[in-house]
Amino acid sequence: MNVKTPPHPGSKKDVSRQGGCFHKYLFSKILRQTLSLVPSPSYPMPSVTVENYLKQIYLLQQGGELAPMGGLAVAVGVTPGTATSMVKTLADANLADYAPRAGVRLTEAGTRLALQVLRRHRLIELFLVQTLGLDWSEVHDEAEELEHAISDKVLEKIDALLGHPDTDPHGDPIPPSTGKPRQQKLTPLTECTPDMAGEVARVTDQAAEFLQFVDRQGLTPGAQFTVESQSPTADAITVRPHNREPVTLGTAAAMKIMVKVEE
Amino acid sequence: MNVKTPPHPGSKKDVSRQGGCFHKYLFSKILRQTLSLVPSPSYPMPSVTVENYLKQIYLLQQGGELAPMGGLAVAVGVTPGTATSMVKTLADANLADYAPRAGVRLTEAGTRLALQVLRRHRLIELFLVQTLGLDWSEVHDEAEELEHAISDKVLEKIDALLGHPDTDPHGDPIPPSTGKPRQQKLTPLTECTPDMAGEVARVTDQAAEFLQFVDRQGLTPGAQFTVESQSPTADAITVRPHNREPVTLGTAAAMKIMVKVEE
DNA sequence: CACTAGACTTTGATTGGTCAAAGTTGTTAT
DNA sequence: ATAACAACTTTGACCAATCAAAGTCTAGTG
Ligand SMILES: [Mn+2]
Ligand SMILES: [Mn+2]
Ligand SMILES: [Mn+2]
Ligand SMILES: [Mn+2]
Repeated sequence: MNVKTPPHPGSKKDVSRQGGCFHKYLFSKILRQTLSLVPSPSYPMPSVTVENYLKQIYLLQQGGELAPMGGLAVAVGVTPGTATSMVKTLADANLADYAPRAGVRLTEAGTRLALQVLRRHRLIELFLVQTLGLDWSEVHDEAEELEHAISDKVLEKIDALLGHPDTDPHGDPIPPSTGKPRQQKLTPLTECTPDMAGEVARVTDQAAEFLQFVDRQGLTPGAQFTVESQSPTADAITVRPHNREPVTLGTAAAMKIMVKVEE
Repeated sequence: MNVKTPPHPGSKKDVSRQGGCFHKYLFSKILRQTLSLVPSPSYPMPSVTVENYLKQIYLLQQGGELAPMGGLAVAVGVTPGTATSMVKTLADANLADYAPRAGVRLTEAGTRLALQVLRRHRLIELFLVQTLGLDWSEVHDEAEELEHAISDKVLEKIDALLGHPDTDPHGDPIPPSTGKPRQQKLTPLTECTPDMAGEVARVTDQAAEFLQFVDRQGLTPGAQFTVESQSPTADAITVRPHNREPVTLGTAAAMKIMVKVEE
């Protein structure tokens, strides 16, 4: 089954056009089918662009908040005007609720699609590390493309091959194919105090350089450590991974490392 | 490195436009860099569309012939007008030579790109069969998408994992990463005569139904067989795969099966 | 040699996605 | 309250890719 580009119906001059920069009416119509109450027989696949916006909105709205338009524009790499225009389209398609000058939030249908993209992204990342032996610092960019190209069939084969994992190489949870994603309760390393022991659970920065640094210092997810010292005034925290040299991190860096604290 | 959409320079009214439907002048300019004599530092990636056209032209022009525009339009799934327009763009970009009303042929640069796409396609097909366990009848469509999403790095990992194979699941040769593709000298099954023995080498039809049939009858690449009878008049040939029931094929079907004849 | 049918090209329009630049607003700080 | 500013939206344009329909060639056929 190929990606079916929506047919080109309304040829010649066509119907109502309100003023300004108003395109996309057909697109909206098609997406609207996606969430029709009757389970539609053939889903029209959302475009790569739509998938990217949905995923970024999902990631920005963590915790019921509205995702800010500015942040969204930066996240998808477009100008603010482009983001506004696209978000309106998503709202027309009932994939998002848009509050002008306040922000955007996904609807139920939008969330469902976003989670599918996220699942693909994270399973692919793990696959690239586990099966093909890429470094965890390179897989994010690869997955950014592949997440739009892989079919459900291939995805489920990968999932099975990996043994139905539930976290990706960075410790991010892999959403299940249906249902709500698990919610881990993790602590940022910044909130740890001296003598606390814990385990690195998640690294929330995909920048290759940072990931390589974290790996070199032995702080990849799963690594056990003890906090040696911590000082908000010095803006730094020193931790000692088991059987490793101690590492001192500034607050900005430590905030990107989420840990599971021993109780 | 993300797919860099070419920047949007010449804003506002801009330079020369000859009459008619003349877009794509910028696009051409960018692609032209690809084959500049100076090795350009950052290749602008050809779009998915360009990759698909190049691949299909390559496959249609087998043997120095000009690929016919009509066949190309069918192959890429667009109307003839669209194919004409795109081929002109490719010619502007020096990826193809276009002879109006005669056909199109790839240039050196176009051939290089086409072979890269074909290499990705076929390695991916084999990977999907070998590593993920998909059926050989489903991998073509999957690869049609993935061939545009996979980086050189991932491709070389796959190549290594598969042991640098030289044919895909259908027996099609996998072009090497540099240099000319191997040329097999194969015989269509239609040209075999009774009592000849041989080995299936290649099945040149990607239709799932045909591939499933071939598999059921035991005529997948590598299968040894003997010709039982052949009659151009009856338009049919009967072959017996080793340790299998004999199969009778019409000429149209037998032509799609290429074999290596025992000398 | 003139005709014609099919293959191809041209023309004009559409859509999704984008940007630059100008216009609008809501929120802070005086 | 008001001014300033950053964040956001609007406007008008562009480009790649496409189609439908109308126009043009060309290779036969008679
Ligand atoms: Mn992406
Ligand atoms: Mn990740
Ligand atoms: Mn393709
Ligand atoms: Mn193949």
